[in-house]
Amino acid sequence: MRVSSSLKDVAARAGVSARTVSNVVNGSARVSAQTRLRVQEAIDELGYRPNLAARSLRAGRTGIIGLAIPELHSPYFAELAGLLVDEARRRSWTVIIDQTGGDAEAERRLLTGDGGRVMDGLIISPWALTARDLTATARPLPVVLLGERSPQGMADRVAVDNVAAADEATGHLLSLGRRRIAAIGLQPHLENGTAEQRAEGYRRALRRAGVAPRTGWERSVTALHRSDGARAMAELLDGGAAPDAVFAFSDELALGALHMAHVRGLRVPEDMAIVGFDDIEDGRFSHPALTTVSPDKRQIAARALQCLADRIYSPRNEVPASDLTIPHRLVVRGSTVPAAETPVAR
Amino acid sequence: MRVSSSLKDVAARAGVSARTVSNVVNGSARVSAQTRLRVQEAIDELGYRPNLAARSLRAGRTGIIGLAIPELHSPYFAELAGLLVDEARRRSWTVIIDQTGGDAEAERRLLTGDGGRVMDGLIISPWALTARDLTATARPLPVVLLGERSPQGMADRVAVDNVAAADEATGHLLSLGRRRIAAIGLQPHLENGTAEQRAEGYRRALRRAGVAPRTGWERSVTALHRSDGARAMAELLDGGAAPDAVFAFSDELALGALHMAHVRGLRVPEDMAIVGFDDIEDGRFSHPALTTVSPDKRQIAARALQCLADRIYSPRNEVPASDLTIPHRLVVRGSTVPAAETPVAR
DNA sequence: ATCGTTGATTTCAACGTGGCAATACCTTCC
DNA sequence: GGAAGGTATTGCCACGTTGAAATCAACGAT
Repeated sequence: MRVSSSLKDVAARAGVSARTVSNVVNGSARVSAQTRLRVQEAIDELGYRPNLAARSLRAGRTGIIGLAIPELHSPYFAELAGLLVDEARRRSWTVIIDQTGGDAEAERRLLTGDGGRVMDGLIISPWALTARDLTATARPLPVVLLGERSPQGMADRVAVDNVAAADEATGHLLSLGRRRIAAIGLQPHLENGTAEQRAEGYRRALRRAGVAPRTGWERSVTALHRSDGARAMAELLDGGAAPDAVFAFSDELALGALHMAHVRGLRVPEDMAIVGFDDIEDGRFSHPALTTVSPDKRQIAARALQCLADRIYSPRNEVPASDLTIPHRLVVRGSTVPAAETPVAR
Repeated sequence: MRVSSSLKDVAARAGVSARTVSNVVNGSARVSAQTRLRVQEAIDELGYRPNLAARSLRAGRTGIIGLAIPELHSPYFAELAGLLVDEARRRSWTVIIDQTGGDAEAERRLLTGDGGRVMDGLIISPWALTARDLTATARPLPVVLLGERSPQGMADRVAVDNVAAADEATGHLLSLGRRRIAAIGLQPHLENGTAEQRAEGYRRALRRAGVAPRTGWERSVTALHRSDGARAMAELLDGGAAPDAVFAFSDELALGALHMAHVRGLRVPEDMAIVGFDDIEDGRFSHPALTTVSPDKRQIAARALQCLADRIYSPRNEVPASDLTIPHRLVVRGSTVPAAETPVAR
């Protein structure tokens, strides 16, 4: 039993050649209204759908782009993935999502296209990926990097100004009179530049305010989950002199820290002010709601796809990679300023 | 410039036929060790990668399955999607994620395969999809339904026992001595059976305990977001006699309700106990942590893919659809039992 | 020496589509 | 009536792969 009909079947039914059916489907050449009608009828009757495999084989494009992120269950990446999928649909692209799980090997495999070439392009939010990986592989594959900078302009990049954003976040805490400010989220074990940039912004703000950095108040984490944030906060509270504010490099870390602050009986923000980074939805409904750096995620999605489209449709290999900076803003909520002074979410 | 080499190129280089190269790549026929080595060298030198479009065209399979969910930024679906993607990778399948956004038209389009046949199968968590949609379309496409039941066994289904789970959740509140228990999450505007089933379990538990249902304490929502939960809670608190407990049909609703309870100055769980449904990670780190019904998500993912694999590899069209019930358990946390009595998350 | 058997490799064809160039048809104009 | 200029349609082929069947080489048994 044929499960699906081809151009040939439709052609036979409509009494025309397969090529004419193809023309009707694609609108590529002039077809008389009469013929078009007859063909369309045949298409409807047979329920014909174009075979994308054949089309891809012929055209050399699949209409599929890849999105590689460390983990889908992380709210920030889930929100971003949602926006990217929507934006891709607007361009009639389909998105394949790959979770690299922070596994360098998985990221490398994606770039080299192991297991076959399916994707016309790749948007990747690197985690363990290093400069070397990008340069090592001879990629004909257009790549857009999210967050992480690529060395020597090997690929387009879309990101917020992490240093400036972290500086602002820390500055906000300083402006509230806090002087004992800790940071949670460094990742010295990864060649991940993002954490390092946020740490740099944090230090810069402290330096400008004349506040001396304090050893032990820059907490490293293995991952960016809530549990890591909770653990880091516990360590801070157990480590002698406790801070009166925390800048967490992600909202998840911040929410974990907030949780632990509650558990230890601290009042937030009175005893402990907390700022996060990412503006995930959870932070708007935590108690208290989370002050955070909000990157314009919709714009990240739109710009990343624009870059990719440019590379795919006009492979100007020689043109240097662009480096787009996406705007962000600091959203002040109850975790730094008492609830009465901030509006209730939505 | 050739961006990629084909079987033919490798064959020429290794001095064998294209078919032999194919055999080496797939391990499908016997190839002498000597030939295999020579071919492998040629593959490595040329950086050959199989062309999946051609392979699909020839084999009639794409190795791609679809996952259709209402929205990716919803934590429950994001977590589930993550597990499904992992599980699919174990079976060397690639997953395409489609967000239907609760749009009935989008769901229907997916089932009919508008825009071409890419997917070998589809896992769909229907939202606005009705019985009619499933029966209306002549689908050669293997489909597995998540949550929603399909009429007349049109497709396999994987879900928890919603009635029993809701009964348990409500029973837990009753066992704590609560008698003024409201429900949040009905969706009368959708032909969505899930909400109705949870409502039924809720009512059954009340009935068995001899507690009379109270009009106005079954709150409908338009969506399952935190903001809907917050709004519903506000309505409950504004509506005269306030309940002393709430069963929310999703964790997001519950977290929104929790947020509003805090805003209104209620103590949770003393003044207001809250139970959710889904066991998303956020609930483990809210303040207080959320008591919830925890479906075995890993098993949902594994079973759904098993079903799909069965249908794809042995299209036993005549075999009636299976209806798999996935285990769940009630996880008791601080939102119903004071924190001192429950362990801290992780 | 011949035949049969087994294993290794090749040849041929086809999957469904779209680019290219050729062809059939229809007007229009001299 | 015939050439010129469109417009509409068609046939042929290639994209890269794999199933089916044919070919070839080697070896043991007769």
